[in-house]
Amino acid sequence: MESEKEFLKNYNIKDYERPSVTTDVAAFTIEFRNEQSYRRNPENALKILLIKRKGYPFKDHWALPGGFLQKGETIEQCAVREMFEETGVQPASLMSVGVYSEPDRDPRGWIISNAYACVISDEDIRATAGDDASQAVWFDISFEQTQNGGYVLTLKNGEDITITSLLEEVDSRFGKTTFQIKDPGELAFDHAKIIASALTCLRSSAEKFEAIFDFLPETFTLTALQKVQETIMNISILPANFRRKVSSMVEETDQYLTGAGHRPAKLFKRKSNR
Amino acid sequence: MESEKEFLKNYNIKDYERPSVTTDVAAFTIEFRNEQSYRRNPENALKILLIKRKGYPFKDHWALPGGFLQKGETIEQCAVREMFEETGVQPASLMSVGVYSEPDRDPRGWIISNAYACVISDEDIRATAGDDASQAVWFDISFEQTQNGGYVLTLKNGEDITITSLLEEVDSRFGKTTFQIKDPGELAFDHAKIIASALTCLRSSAEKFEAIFDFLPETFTLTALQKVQETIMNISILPANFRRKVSSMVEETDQYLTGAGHRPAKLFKRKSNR
DNA sequence: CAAATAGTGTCTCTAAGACAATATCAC
DNA sequence: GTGATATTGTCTTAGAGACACTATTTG
Repeated sequence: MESEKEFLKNYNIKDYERPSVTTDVAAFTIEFRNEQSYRRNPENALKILLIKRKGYPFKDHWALPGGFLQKGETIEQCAVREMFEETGVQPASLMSVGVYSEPDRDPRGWIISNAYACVISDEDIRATAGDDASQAVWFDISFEQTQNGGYVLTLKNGEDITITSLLEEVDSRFGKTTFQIKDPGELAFDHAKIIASALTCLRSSAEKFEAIFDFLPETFTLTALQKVQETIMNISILPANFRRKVSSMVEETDQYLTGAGHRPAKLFKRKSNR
Repeated sequence: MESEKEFLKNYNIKDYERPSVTTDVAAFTIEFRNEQSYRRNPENALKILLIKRKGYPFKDHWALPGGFLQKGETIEQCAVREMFEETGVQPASLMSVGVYSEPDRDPRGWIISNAYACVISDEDIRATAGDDASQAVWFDISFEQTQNGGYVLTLKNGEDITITSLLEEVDSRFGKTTFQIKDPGELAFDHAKIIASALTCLRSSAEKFEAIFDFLPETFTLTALQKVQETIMNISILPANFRRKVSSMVEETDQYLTGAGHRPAKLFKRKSNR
């Protein structure tokens, strides 16, 4: 009779064929645009971080940052590491978006991807903005349903670059929506559908007030928090109602945001659990 | 300059070390127990399907059905295939529970697991009950919080077998709760925490009336549907309120369930999307 | 004071919970 | 009729949305 020790000694994991495993990370942020006249509050824009591929396959296409899982790390650690290596941005909270494992999704071979969404605060971006080595670019993101039931994903970087992808909803079981790519546009691999799913996850998370705090610094005004939710979900909310709903999730500080040409706003922070 | 074709020809995926990839599936069902006196409605019990391991590692421990991803299939196809091979049960709707990738989670080596939950209807179980080849056993499942903030997972098969695992909540971001194992009991690998997470997913899904229909046949009584939700979430609901809430999700048939010693119940079916 | 945003009070409407009442069958 | 469940009606309460009003700052 073989003992467990003997079994493990004789067991050779290399006997079986294995896929390569990667992570792809959809990093979102909100840009506070200070344009317009005089004393107006800034406009907000939801943005996503992409990388221009320098080599094959999908040379010169745009892709989500990510890379191969290395021995000794978890998938989540891999996601954080690859994100930092490729963009200089250190993601905080990861949100699982799904596993992409169609056998032909990568021309290099059998490569499956674990997709994550994460949120980067305005602060963190400023901290890494000076890093020239990074080839990462933030794109304005819009994702809208068309008349015929399809979806259009549009990614824009100023006036220069516009990427348009066409998708279709395949399935929406258990609150998670999956998409099918009709036209990937300039996006590499199946990243168009990963981005669409990630945005769907982000939206349902923002709806439950889950992810919205991560876009802002430690202390924030309630108006800024409201604009985060409005921007992500593409809706508008009446201030009185928003304040009532978040009141249980935030606590006052004794600081104010002054010098804006109008009544100063009290700064709040997120209430610690219970 | 290298062309894409050349690049792919020279690219050798075997140059990099890769993990083995598996799926583990937590299959849930609800047993309608017809005990008690005379004309009472049956009691319900939530059950989960486990397999007794015949070989190392974790010989004689209980584990979730699952197995290695094979070339040419998706993770979801793998989950369905392994489930069928090992238990004779054909799962319908898969729900992603998370990726388990701690480097030391499997003594055989670098093996990461994609965990799924699925729902098996009473009907489907009856269809496979005669299959003796299967070593799969359905366990009653209970998962409760203790005074000190920990959790106890108890799995019971009649009077014979009782498995008890102790867990702790680690994190609960974005509606997905992760656990840490304090004592795995007789469960193999890290399956105690996979089961705990799967049950959490199932509960939050049942709360939104997502998974509850999958436990029942095509047509069902509203009381049966209500008991499904009550059993999964471990709560009790007033019939009038439950009926009001599901009314938009079901449609009447012209059939009745008779012969139960009391007023016959109308049979309903799930309303097709919109 | 004017422009702009911050913050509050409150009315209405809808959905959820509680509870009571009525309906229908097998025996 | 009795025991059991099926099904409906409605009172109360909590929360969401709408809207109007007050407060405070800079120029």
